[in-house]
Amino acid sequence: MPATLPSQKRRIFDSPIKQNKTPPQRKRIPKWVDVDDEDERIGQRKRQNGSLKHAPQAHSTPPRKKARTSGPPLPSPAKAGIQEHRKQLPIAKGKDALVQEIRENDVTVLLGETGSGKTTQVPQYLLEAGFADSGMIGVTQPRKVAATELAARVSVEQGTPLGGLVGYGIRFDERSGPTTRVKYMTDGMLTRELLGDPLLSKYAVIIVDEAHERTLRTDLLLANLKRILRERNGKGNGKPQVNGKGKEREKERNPLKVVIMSATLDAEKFSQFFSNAKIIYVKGRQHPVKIFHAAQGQTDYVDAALRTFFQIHVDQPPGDVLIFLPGQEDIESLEKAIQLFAHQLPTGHDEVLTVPMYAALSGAQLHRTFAPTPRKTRKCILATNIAETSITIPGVRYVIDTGKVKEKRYLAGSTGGGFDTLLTRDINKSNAMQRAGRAGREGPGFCYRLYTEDAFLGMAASTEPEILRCSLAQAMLQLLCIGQDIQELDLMDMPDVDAISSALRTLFLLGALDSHRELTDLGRAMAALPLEPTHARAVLASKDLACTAEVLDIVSVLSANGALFLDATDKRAEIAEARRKFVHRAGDHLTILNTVRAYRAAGGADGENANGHVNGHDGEEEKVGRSARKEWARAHFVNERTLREASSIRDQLRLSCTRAGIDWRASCGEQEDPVLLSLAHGLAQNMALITPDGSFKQIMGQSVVKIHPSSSMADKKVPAIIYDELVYTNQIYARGVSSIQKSFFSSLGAFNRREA
DNA sequence: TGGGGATTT
Repeated sequence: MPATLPSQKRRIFDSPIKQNKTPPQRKRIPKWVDVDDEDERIGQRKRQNGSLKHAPQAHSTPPRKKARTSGPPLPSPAKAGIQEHRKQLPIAKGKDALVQEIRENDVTVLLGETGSGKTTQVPQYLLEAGFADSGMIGVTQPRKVAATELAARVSVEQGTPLGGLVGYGIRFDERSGPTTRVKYMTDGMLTRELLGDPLLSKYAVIIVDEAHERTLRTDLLLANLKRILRERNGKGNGKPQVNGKGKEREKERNPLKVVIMSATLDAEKFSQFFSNAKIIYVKGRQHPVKIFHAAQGQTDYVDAALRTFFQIHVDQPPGDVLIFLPGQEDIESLEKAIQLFAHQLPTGHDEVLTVPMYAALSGAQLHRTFAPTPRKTRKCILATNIAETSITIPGVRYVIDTGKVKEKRYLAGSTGGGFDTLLTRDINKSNAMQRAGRAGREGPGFCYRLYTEDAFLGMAASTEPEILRCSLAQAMLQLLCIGQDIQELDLMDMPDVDAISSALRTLFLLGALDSHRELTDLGRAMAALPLEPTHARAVLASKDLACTAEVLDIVSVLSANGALFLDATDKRAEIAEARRKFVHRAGDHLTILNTVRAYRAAGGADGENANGHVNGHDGEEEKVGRSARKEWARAHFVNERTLREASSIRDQLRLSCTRAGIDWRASCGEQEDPVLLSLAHGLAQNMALITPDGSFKQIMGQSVVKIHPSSSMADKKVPAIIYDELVYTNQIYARGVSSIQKSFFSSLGAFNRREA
């Protein structure tokens, strides 16, 4: 690291604000490029092409840039002002036209910018217009927090208690009742409902929000909505059939209204999918964000971000800075560099407070982001994509966008098992706009892109749909249970044949499908568990091996979202010492089991009462137990968030087991083999044997794999291993590894089936 | 020696 201040080195952006007044008319290529908000440009270009139709009153005047400077939606308006506030949202002007369009069409695509108010208002407009008389209005969201927060907000606007007229439903938390007419939920929740009610007959309207994100569940939902429209609304797919029978006939048919809500890109594709459904455009209300592109491409984006940060810090007025980086490693190194240089600044400059932000951090660490910035201090948040959609940070005025993101992508293997790649790649236009928008939440902002405008223009429009990037085994198993074949489903994007055959082979090897691709009883039992097929298979195997208690404890952690073990590079020795007590020599799975048990024991309760809600009330004893567990987790660098989520999953799995006639109390005590053998039934494709050079070679598949350094089995030489997943970064790493006996192989059904 | 982000009767 050079000792010169980064702000004294060559600048990537020359004082953008001052130079803004003199347009870049010089002959030389300007060092910076100034672009107006491309949300607007894209909107206008499309409108000129005539591909977008306006709700007649969506704009009374043509949109002008300056009109955007009006404030964003108030976060929590005073009670008396709620209705006034609703009327001032950009979408309010188009209310009547919008309701009319939805009344006249089965499917409407609503293209609404950030801050338009579409997600809170459209369900209320439809409610107030009587659309919920014949069924509920369901609104889907890709994320749980969005569903709960929106429901809370809208119930306030309706002046009714949450769970009454307006409610929500997410995994582990249902707040809705017989009077609920507007229900916010995760898209996964609604796809789950499809299993029991293939026509979604409870719903009169389904609004699919954030459809542009194209999550796996959104795509499956859209395909099913198209089918449901055919079945519930009759063959005239585009328009409702207005025939002689009138309203009675309508009611009999119980027609469904579908509204697809999307950000500014890709609306055309949704429209085409739904027989050229009408697209309605609604302007957003964001503060303007001035965007600067780098004059030249930057090879070292961490160094470029460092220099740009200090350029802002030294030259620009107060306001927090949000830097988007692809991953933890870059965040840690940039944080160190910023701190190093911040201490060398001449006196008179504000302090710099760096705050890292990525999903693997503990709740307390993430919370630092939301603390108000002290006086005479500039907060610098170093974040992954978590800050792009999931978490909104107040006070941000400047965004530095490296243009990079880490993306997980499943590569299907021809032999059945594939592996994930986790590689840094360029973002797309949708990411770039979302990131820039983070600077304009509270006032006018600035976004510094560490890539050229040409690079921006050359970016893909949006992320590839998840259905093209993930393993299909679980989705296909679920579909088969309702008699649907993914290859016959009318999907917006059809997955690759390799991905489909790879999933079929996995399901066959697990015994979920027979050799005629028919669902087996075992497959049906697997699908009944809210788990990946591999984990579901392990749970079912545990029944015969009488170790369901142990397998549920392990599998619930594996299927929880976050990492179990926290990490801090500077405390490595301390962490290793704290965890030494429960590291198991057989590997990661039994280490997880030890950890879960130690955590539970730390609460003072024995295994069965440690959930915090067993008796339905919080006694003093329970409160003490909770804080003891929290302290234990902190002291052992274990992520309590993950353990709590795992605990909820385990409770849910116990219910599923009871229904399936599996005794979840069955325990094998201190024996290891039954547990590992159960897991091996699920991980039959994920086995490898050691080679003379100490690496491992897959049994099913050709890959040479290395044990991931974060595993307790790293550098251990054992004859055979099972692993949870393979991830390719620099090499193919096996993660979640346990040592097993070779004698296990002969007892696994998968090995008898694999020749088929 | 290294971990983008969601989600499920």
